Amino acid sequence: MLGKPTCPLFSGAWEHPGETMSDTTIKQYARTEERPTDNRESEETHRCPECEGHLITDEEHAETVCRDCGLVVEADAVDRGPEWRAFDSAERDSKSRVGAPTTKMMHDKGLSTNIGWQNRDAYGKSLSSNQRRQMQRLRTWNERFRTRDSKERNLKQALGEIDRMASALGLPKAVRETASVIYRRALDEDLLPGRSIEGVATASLYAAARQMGTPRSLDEFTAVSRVDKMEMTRTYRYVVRELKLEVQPADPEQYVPRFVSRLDLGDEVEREARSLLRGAKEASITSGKSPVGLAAAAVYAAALLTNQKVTQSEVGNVADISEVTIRNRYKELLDVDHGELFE
DNA sequence: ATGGTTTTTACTGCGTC
DNA sequence: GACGCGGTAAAAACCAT
Repeated sequence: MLGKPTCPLFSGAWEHPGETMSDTTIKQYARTEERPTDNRESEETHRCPECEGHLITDEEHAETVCRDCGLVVEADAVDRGPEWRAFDSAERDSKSRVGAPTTKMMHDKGLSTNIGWQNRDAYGKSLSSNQRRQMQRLRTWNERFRTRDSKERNLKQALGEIDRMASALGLPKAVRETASVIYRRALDEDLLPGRSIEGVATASLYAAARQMGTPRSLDEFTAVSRVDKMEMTRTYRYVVRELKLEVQPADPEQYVPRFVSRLDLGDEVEREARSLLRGAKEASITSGKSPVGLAAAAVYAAALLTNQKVTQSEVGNVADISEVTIRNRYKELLDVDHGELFE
């Protein structure tokens, strides 16, 4: 190894930028530490700004006070320097405990063993062919262990996350299992690098919920997921595309039972809402409209038709849809109904 | 980036309790 | 007067290009 030590991962300096002390800081510290008891000099340079009196350092209260007038010149004199001293760069290297930078991009924070690719020993000499073969085998196995370990940790965390979200959203077990299958595939196809585990986990669950016919809206997901909407939709699109998942657009009817039960409405309403939605689908006025809005409007309209009292805002609340949208949709739904009656 | 579509926000007027 | 409802214009969000 020649020259300055550099980090093999980042091929930069070892130090974290901004975290190490500058040379001047160290020099300053070293100087004061060198003569901590030489108070003649410090008395000469440190005079009370008020009365020019002598300053005393009160160790107990971490203050610097004037002996004559009692003025507190400097409070909170906490020593934030290192507890070791260094007088030259060699000593600094040997005493500094600042290590390689860690990174959250790798599951092991970049701390796992890394076997260099050069076929050289620690002194820079070439290895014999025998040694070279041996090193190659070591590399292979190290890599195998490292990636297997990495994937397992990754999976463990993701599955925990999927479980958490699924139970928060009241999704059945089958959906979780589908989600974990999707996640595993994503992992196997190396879709993870550059994306967060949370994001892919959320996307997997979202896709699974839709595939299993128990969709939850994006808003519901963002409420329980740790990733924001943008990342989630982006990751979702990506996962669906890469894994070629077949996810058909959510059917509004699938939201109906949930809204009905949350509003404490009867089966009658549910049936009516479903039939309204079917009628709307026939008339093809559903395309381009948000399924959630459609479902909410259908539930509202159905309640109206069956003389059950629900307000638009109540439906809007459970469905996370604005009243305006409910109004617009349910008008259209009823129009269809009438039109069919007259034709 | 852009343009078209959908949804939301904010505001208004009307009728009812 | 508060509430539910209906409507509108403008803003914002969304989506394909």
